[in-house]
This record gives sequence, structure tokens and C-alpha cells, in this order.
Amino acid sequence: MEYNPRSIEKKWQAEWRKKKIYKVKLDLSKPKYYVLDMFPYPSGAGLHVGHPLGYIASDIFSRYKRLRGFNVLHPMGYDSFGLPAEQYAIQTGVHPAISTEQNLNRYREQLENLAFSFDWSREVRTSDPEYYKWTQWIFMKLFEHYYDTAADKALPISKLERFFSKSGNKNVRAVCDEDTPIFSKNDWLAMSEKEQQEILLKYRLTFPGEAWVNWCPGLGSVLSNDEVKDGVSERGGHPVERKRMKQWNMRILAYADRLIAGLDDIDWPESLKEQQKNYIGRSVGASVKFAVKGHAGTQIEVFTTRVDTIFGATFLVLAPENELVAQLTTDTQRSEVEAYVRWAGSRSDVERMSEAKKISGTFTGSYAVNPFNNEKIPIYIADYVLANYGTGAVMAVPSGDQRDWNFATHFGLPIVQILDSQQNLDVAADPTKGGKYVNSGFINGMTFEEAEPALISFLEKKKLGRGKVQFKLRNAIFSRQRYWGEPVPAFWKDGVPYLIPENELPLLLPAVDKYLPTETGEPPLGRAENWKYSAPDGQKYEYELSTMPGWAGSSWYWYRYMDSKNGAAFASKKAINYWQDVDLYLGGSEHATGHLMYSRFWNHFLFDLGLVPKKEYARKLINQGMIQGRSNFVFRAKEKFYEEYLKIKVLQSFFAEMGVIEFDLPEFEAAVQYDFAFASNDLVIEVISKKLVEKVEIVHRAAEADGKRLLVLFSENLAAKINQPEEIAAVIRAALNGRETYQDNDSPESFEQLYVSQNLIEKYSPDCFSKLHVDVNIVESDVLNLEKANSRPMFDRANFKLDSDGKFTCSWEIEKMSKSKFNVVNPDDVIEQHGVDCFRMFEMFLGPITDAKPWITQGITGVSGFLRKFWSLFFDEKGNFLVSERLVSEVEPSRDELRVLHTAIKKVTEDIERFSMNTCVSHFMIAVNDLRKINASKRAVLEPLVILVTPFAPHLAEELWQKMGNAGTVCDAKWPVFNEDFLKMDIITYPVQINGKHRGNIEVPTEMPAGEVEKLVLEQEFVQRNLAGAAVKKFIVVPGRIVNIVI
RNA sequence: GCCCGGGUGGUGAAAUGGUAGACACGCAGGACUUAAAAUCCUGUAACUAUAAUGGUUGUACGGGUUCAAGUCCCGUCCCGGGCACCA
Repeated sequence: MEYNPRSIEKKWQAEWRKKKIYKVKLDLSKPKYYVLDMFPYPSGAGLHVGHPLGYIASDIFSRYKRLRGFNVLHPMGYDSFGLPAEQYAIQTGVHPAISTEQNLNRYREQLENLAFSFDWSREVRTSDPEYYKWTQWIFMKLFEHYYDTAADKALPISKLERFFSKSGNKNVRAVCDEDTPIFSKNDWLAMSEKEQQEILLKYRLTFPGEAWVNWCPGLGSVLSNDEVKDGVSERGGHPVERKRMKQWNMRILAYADRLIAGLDDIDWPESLKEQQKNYIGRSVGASVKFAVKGHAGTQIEVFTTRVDTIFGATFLVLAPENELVAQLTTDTQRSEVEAYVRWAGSRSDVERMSEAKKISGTFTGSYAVNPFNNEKIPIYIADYVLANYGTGAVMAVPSGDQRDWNFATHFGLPIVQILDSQQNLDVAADPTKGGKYVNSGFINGMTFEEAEPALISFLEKKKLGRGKVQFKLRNAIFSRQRYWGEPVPAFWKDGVPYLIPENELPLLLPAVDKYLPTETGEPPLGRAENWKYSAPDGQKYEYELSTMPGWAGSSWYWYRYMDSKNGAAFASKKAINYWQDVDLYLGGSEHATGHLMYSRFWNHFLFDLGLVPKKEYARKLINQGMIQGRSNFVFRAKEKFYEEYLKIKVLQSFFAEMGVIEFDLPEFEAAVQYDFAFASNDLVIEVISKKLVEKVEIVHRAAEADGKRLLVLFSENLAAKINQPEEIAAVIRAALNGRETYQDNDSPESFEQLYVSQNLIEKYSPDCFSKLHVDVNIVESDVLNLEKANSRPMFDRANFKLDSDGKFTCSWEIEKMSKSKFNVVNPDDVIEQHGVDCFRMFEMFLGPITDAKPWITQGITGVSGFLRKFWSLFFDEKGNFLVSERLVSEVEPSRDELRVLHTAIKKVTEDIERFSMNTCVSHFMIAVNDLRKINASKRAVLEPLVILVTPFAPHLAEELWQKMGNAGTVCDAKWPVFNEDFLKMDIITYPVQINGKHRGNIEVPTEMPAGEVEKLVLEQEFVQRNLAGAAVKKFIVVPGRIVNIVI
């Protein structure tokens, strides 16, 4: 009988659905295991080939754990609130719920086809009111709590109120806004309700407040830091500016230390932990207050990690946005300062970044006083000081800090040596802390260890400062001025927010006529008719008009899967107590500082409230690598630049005009979005780093030799570079006139360019390129040092060949691969041709799941062939099923057969446990090859093997399982037990080394003692020959391993 | 610049300090076939030698530890990722 994967797969998928075999129940008799995949945003493009990689690995693990007797929770759902659906709604008027539903159904279909063992009855959707009810509920809990630093946990606000009315806030140890006033019991009692509420907002874990935000006019909304990349929005690529706005905030800073400490308890990739630590950016130092000459009562507070260098502080620098700037500017400096502030404010983040090394700033005219030596030091403003870190002001120590040194050198400010170990202050700053202090008042002669505490206690005594811990992390902005998100369950009364009653949840998203801001600039919810809270007192109050950000719904969803239908709680206590936490979490590393930080934060909070049992919700996390498209000549588009819809269209027409590729838009979009590669008969290559510049030129030469055109796209920060077609045209003209092609210097800008060959320029008008908004350069062929380039490994990898006459050509494989229009291989085609089981195994076989890898289906025949061989083990040449009760089941398997089986059991079990799915597939192949050689067809060998392969190829396994006459599904079979005895060999082959060099092998009985092995080895002819009479200094036998003779 | 992770055949990759390159792709040769596809068999790190259980070199580069190093240590180069004026 022939192996026909598609018919088997369809049959079993229907059967499994019918029997609901993936339905999970709370079963106290079994140990639990929770495998979670990061749920997808259901985009219009559907699942791409990269998604399944993680899902397959987690599915294999889930099925494996199930076979090992665990009660496995392996759910799936959708992060279904989000911008694309809303943008689509703006364009088409279709309600986001409708388009989302459509996308979601498509996802469901694709996911089901891949035979994942998800329990769909537990599916969650963040945009479902029954779900976001609980997102809103958690929001309310955050509003109702503050962070108590004494208890080191969140406590109810009511407790704080009681405290205030008893003794004011002087002795309260709680996390609050910096500007919180100190008040007494009587002050508190004398406050109006509004005033009291305003005070409480300074403590609540979520609160509206003024903050510097990333405002994106293109999207009409604020964005979090991780939604902004290189000064433009991650989605859409619109420019983003800094703006001070009133926004809801999450006081994540209260948890900063715990978020760092918690990392020690979880098995997450080191690089990801490192990223989170960096993002939180904890630094320990001191804050120091400087008095200002002529401004009694005004103090400038600075934060420094090097208070020991304070005697070397020769000036202060404020951020241009610092509130004190206006006050401190003297009349003579006013026009200059104002001009500078205006200039600094007008610069986009992109500009700031690209000109980061340029020194700029101006003197305010005022002077501060160094509290340690009472010296008068000038106060400058400069944009190298950030407004939103620390206090937006620094004490500048040019001898110890390179940035201060640069500034001092530029403006001719003094540089004072403060440590006797410091060197070459004329050349650069020396930030080391060795040696003893000089020119440093009372710390002269001390070391760093002695000086620092002395200085801090001095500051504390004089009330001029204190030790302080500062974070890079900001409180998270929690509002978006958008429609398609969770409404904030709060209303405004007398200028302060109040929560709606809990029993009115969910606060449903109201209908609106358009998904755009109102004419007065309010968020879309401002369009909803009669959208007001009706208070018990008969009054109506405005609801909050902004909605929650994308990360709200994903910050707790793993609990909902535990008990997804619960109407009385986000999940029942019983369910949470049983499932506890996520044992294994799989997802992309791109969520390192977004979702994975916020969700940890919310989990710590829920833990404080006693609602969940673990501080950290995911014990082990694995980042699956991205699957990329690849070919040797590729055009690999970068999301950042091309994602924007319009630009895609421009590119489309651009390519069409050039006749490079014919394609339709959805395919192109999908390719671009997922970093797929495609190649054409023309040569297109992306340049991503400086080193590849050489390669480009090699390709260029090769291309010219072949009479082909070369197009190279540089894709970083392209959009912002040149916007005017005239400018582009000018650049092209300049290039044509023989301008230098590229500068191999440190300037990053030199890579953000489009390189095109001369004949391409000649063929197509410069306007054609101007649509791309990039620099254009002509590649000169003779710049290249061929020999040097040839020696580079990256050159070898690219498969370029150097002819004997010194001409470069492309190797044949490249041409062959370019036959198809795209290198994008649709997974559906693969499945249609080879089956789901093959697709699953092949994706695993590509390499370690954590590695990023290109999607090349060339090797799939290996896996496909393996499955057929596996299948054929069960049949004879005539197609009769061999493994049945009647035929061979009673025959005892041979030692060889058992050895093959148990080797496989051992290897596969070990490798699944360490997530080495690629080597599992190898072990299966070895086992099947070996069994074929010995014509094995005994039930006692093949049946356990079917169970082993079940997590990888469930359909195949189920079919064979049934054919063998088993009742029930193979998914509930028992994982075979490894027995060491079957691996024992009577004879063992020792490799024999002489001085570490392998000289031959010797077969000896396994049980032979080392002494006898030695004797036997020395008798061997090849040993004697190699010893050549030399005396044996040492004889090493590593039992079961190796023999080494030292002479 | 700083912090992580890497560098092994033509390719994807294996390798608790113990015969480097398992497994697979590709390629070459062969069998079957009118032919092709499919399938099966053999070979496949490089150089060298073919009478061998042949010899030499080889895991980015240079050193070191060890009986033994892809693996551990020190230094260098390169690639990838993250952060990037964080005081």
C-alpha cells in the first residue's frame, strides 16, 4: 500500500475534531504541563512560513509531554486588537471587528491544517468583550493600588487614604511622583475631594499624568518606546516626535527592581535577560543639588554615578527642554538660548540620531555653585543632555566623561585633573577610578572606595543630596488615541478620573461613524453618541476617550486559557491553582522589551494581590529563530522601509517599469513583510553592512560580464534621507559626473544609499529612482581589490567564482535557483505536495529552532523519502500490511532490532528534552535506515517506534497505530521506556591513538579489563609499526571510549 | 562605542574534553527503464598515495592548558543581534 499523506491527513484531522481528542480537562490525577505559544496578531496576510516553526516545536513538545503522562495545556488564541484592522477600517469603513473576524478565520483554517494539538475550546481573543472585560478589570485593580516600598508589594489605595487621614504622608514609604508634596494629617483632612484625588493619583499604579511621549501625527496616537524604531513608527513608518501630553501611565518603575531580580528565577535566554536588564537600565549613584548664583531658592538637581568626580565638575548642563532654562537665562544670553531651544525642539529624533556626534549648546549666562568647594561654574544648555532621564541636568566632569570632555574642548571650558592616575587629559577623558584624588578638597589622597561614602554622607548631612538609584526605564504610557482597543473603564468628574463600578464591566466599545479623530482633535471614541457614564446621582460624566495600548490584552492572556469561559473571574482559583504557570513559552525575541516586560510586570502585580501563585509566569522561554527567504542573489526588503503601503505600490511600479519582475501586489507584500527573498533574471542584492560593499562590486562585475543589470538597495533609514525628487536627480547627476562612489569611512550615512549600475541609470530616468527616496550612486567596477575580496569568507559563501582570467562569474546554482520568479515558497504548496507530517518534520530538520534560517525547500525530499521508508517498513513488496497479530507479532525481535529501537528511544527522548528537534529527525532516519537493512517488521519494535514519531508526524503515526489494531488514539499511548541492556554490545571497537593521532581500531570483548586491552593493543601489527620501537611512556584506556598511547 | 550570541565540507548541519563532518541536500558514477521521472546501490573535507586498518593537513587566526581541544583559557579578526549622548 502506497503512502498517501494527504488522504490520511484529511481523514485523521476530521476524526480528531470529531472525537475532540485535544480537549483538555482539569485532571488532578495527572501532573500538569503548560506549553504556550505567543499568540499571533491575525493580520490580513495570513500565517507565514515563519510562524509554524515555533508552533511545530511547541506542538511536538506538547504531544511528547502528553505521551509521557502529563495533562498538557496547549492553547491558542489571537491578539486581535491592533492598528492594521483600524487602518483598514479608516480606509474602507468596515468595522474592525468584522475584518478581524475574517482574518481570524483564515488563521484558524491554516492552523488546523497543520495539525496542532491546540484545545480550540479555550481559544481567546483580546478584542472579545468577555475577554477585555478582564483586561479592564485588571486596569481597575491597578488604579486601586499603590506600591508600598516597606511591604515591597502593591497594597490597596484605601490603606493609603487611612494612613493619610491618620498621619499625613511624611512617613509613608510608597512609590509616588517626584513632585508629590509633603502634607500632614490636617492638611489632608482640609483638602477638597478633588485635591485628595489628585494626591492619590500620584500614588496609583495607573494614573493620568503629563509625560514626554512619542507622538505620531501620522497615526494620530502616542506610541511606546518599543513601537518606535529609528524615529519612525514601527507600523507604518510615520515620523514620531516628542511631545508633552496628558496620558494614562503604568507605574512599571515601581517594579523595576523586582523585574531585574525575577530574571534570576527563570530559564530564559541570556541575551533576552540581558536586553531586559539593559532596558530597565538600573544605575546607582547620587543626586546632588547645586545652588544658583543670584537665584536664591533655586536649585539644580543632578544625578551622577560618579559623585567622586564632583571636584572636577567645571560646568553644569541642562537639557534644552529643562523647565529652569527660561528662569536661568540672562538677558544678554536670551536671544541665543531661545534660538537654541527652538532649534533643538524642531529637530526630529532621526536628525538627532544621525547627528549625534555633533557638539552643540549654548551658555545661559548663569552660574551654579559647587557645594563642595563653593566654586562658581557656568550653566550651559545642550541637547546631549536628555530631558527625560534623571533630572534633565548633569554636572559636567570633562576629565572623567568623554561627552563632557568633548563639550569642554569645543567651548574652551576648563578640564581639571582629579585623580593622580588620570592620563592624557589633553587627548581624551579618563573614566577609570584608580589612584588617589587630587584637586579634590577633603577627599584628596583618598581612593574611590573611601571617597564615595564620605561625599554622600556629607551631602546627606547638608541636605544637598543623597544616594540614589536611577533607571532608564520610564513609566509605560498606557493610552492610545485610537478606536480599536480596550476602552478605559473610567470617567471624568471635576477634572479627576474615577472608575466605573465593577459590575458594569465590560465597558463595551461604542459604535462610531468614522474611525478618525473628531474635528476638535479628540480620539475616535469622542464620536460615539451619548457615550457618557450615568452615575447613580443622575449625573452624566464623560468617559475616558483613549483606549488601551496593544500590549494590554497580551499582558495576562495565559491565565484566561486556564478557564476561558469564566464569567465570574479572569480564571477560577481552582484552575489557576492547578495550572499555576507556563512551563514552556515559545515566541520571537522581538518581544523582549515589549510584551515580555509588560506581562511580567502585570504578573508581579497580580501576584501581590494574591490572585496568582507565581511571581514569574513563564519558567522557560525559547525564542524560535525567524525563517527567512534566501537566494544567492536576493532582494531582501527590510520591513522598516517597505512596510508602508504606498511605498510598496511605488516599488511595484518601479519594478514593473524596469521589467525586473512581474508580480502581483499581495504576493509582493507578503514577501516584503516577512523578509522573503526573491530573485530574478536580473541581479538584485541587498547591502546590509559595510563589509558587503565589496561584495556588491564583485556582483556588479559579474553582472556586467553576463550582460545583466544590477540593482542594489540599501534599506536603512532610507525614507528620511532625501525627499525631493530634484535633490535625488542632482545626486544622480553628480554621480554620473564621476563623483566618488562611496566612502569607506565611519559615517553610517554612506551605507544608506542605492547603488545602481551605469547602464541602469542610462536606461531609466532619474525620476524613476526618486520615487524611492534614496541616495543613488553609481558603482565603479575598478575600485575593487579582487584578491582581497576573494579571500573573504563571506565571498565564498556567496558562491561567486573567480575565473582563471580574473573575471568574476556567478556560480551555476544561483542561476538555477533564479528560475522561479520568487524564492518565496508557499507552505501550502509544500503541504499539498508532501503532506503536513513532512512539512512539520522538514521545518524541524532545517536546523536548531533558535537559529534564524533561510527557507529553502531543496532538502525536503530527504524528509519525504524518510516518511515513505518509515511507512514501507510496515508493508511487504505486494503492499500487504506486515505487522498484524496473525503475521509476525509473536516473533521475538532480534538483539539488533532491539538495539536500533532503544538507541532511537534514548536519542529522541534526550533530544526532545533539550529541544534539539533537528537531531531527533536524524535519529529517526538512522533508525529506519538500520531497520530496513535488517528487514525488521516485528510489532515489538515497530509499535514503540510509531509512538516515538507521533509528536512529529501525528497523522502517519495514527494511521499505522490503527492499522496495527490498536484501539484509541496514538496521542494517548505510553511513551516507550528506554532499556540500557539492549544497547550493550559483546564486542566493542576501540579507536587506538598514538600521541593523540588516530592510528587504527581494535575490537575487544566489552568486558575485557584495561590491563588485557593494553596487552592486546600492543600486540597489534599496526601499533607496533607506528611505535617503531619507541618506549611507551603512558597507556590510557578510557573504558568504552578510546585508547591512547603516549610515547 | 557598550552588551550578548556566533564562525565546522559545495549547502543545511552533527559532535557529555575522547575516531571532526552523524543525518540530509547537492554532486558524480552505477542498476532498473525504449526514455524520463521515481526508486535502489556506491562514492563524496582537502591534498597525497594507492599494496594497505596508508600518509599529511584540517573546525576564522595566533598562542596556552591537557595523554587528548571544534569543545576549556588568553589575545586578534570577522559575522549576526540588541542598546546607543542613560551622566
